[in-house]
Amino acid sequence: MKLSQRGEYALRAVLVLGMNHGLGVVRIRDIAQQQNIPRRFLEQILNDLKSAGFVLSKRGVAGGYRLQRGPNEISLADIIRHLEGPLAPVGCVSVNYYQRCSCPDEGACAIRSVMQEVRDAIVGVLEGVSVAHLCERVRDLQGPLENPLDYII
Amino acid sequence: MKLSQRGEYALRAVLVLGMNHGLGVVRIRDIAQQQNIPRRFLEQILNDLKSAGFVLSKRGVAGGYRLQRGPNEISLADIIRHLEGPLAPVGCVSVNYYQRCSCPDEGACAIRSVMQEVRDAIVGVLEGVSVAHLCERVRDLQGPLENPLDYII
DNA sequence: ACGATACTTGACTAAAAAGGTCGGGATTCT
DNA sequence: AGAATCCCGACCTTTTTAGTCAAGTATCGT
Repeated sequence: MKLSQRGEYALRAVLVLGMNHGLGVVRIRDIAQQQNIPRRFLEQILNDLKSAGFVLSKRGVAGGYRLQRGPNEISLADIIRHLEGPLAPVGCVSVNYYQRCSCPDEGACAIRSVMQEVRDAIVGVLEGVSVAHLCERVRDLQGPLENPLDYII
Repeated sequence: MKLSQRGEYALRAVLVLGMNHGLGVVRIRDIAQQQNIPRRFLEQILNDLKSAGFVLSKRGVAGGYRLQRGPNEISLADIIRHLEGPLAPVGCVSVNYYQRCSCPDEGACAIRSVMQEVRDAIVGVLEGVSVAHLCERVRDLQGPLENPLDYII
């Protein structure tokens, strides 16, 4: 039931971009430093997020990344799905990536019905949390700070 | 967020044993055939379940496996935890397998707080379902059959 | 006692995924 | 022009997954 390192890095990066939404672009290097993510690896991940339409990039000297859509239009489920594939623990209960399993009778499979519940539970949380929500949580968790740039994500 | 093939096979095998609880042992071969699981692989898995104390085996001609504890004393969470490790999507929210992550401030990490909810959701379902519950579901899903041996799991 | 039937144990393997790294090219700002 | 930054594909190493296999040991019916 694991989220990969890659997936976790992606979430952290997107959160940084969310916190800086409307304030211009953020450099890969800064995200990497702040979040403790290997820079080259992060390049790859952001590139992936870009081709998926989550972020935009600007090249050149004052270049960097920013969110493409608004922070409240991107759910964690969206991001994870794109990077990791199905949220469901088994393919046969996945809505977006359904895959038949090898059990004798899928319709009457008790395990499947439990996994369905697990899937719904996971998706319920992850669809319900947008990048904007995440940013709010950061503010809640860190209490009132003077400078918005002081947030340690 | 995936359950491995191995994990899925284990659950299916345990369910078969659950359905046959109190009726003697079941042979590997029969489980493998009924559930479409590679026999040699299943041997390995059952062995693992045995050393973990979930099942007992009997050797020789009329040999096979059966549950060690009662079906209502084994939750799916127990089984999956033993085979796959943590149920939590990230190590830093795992109760049984905690592992610090690389984020700057774990205590104030917004992603962590979301993952905490995901973990709780998953564990909530999986701890709540025992092998006995699973057997009930099989009966519910298949409707009333005459012969208990006719259940296709 | 003996052979057939099952589980037991440990080693082995091929393929895929995870987690990165690297070099060089393309843009943009000053 | 030159420096900073993103872009892109190839490459690499380690771990995990999903099995397979051979030889051994216990048990039962006859």
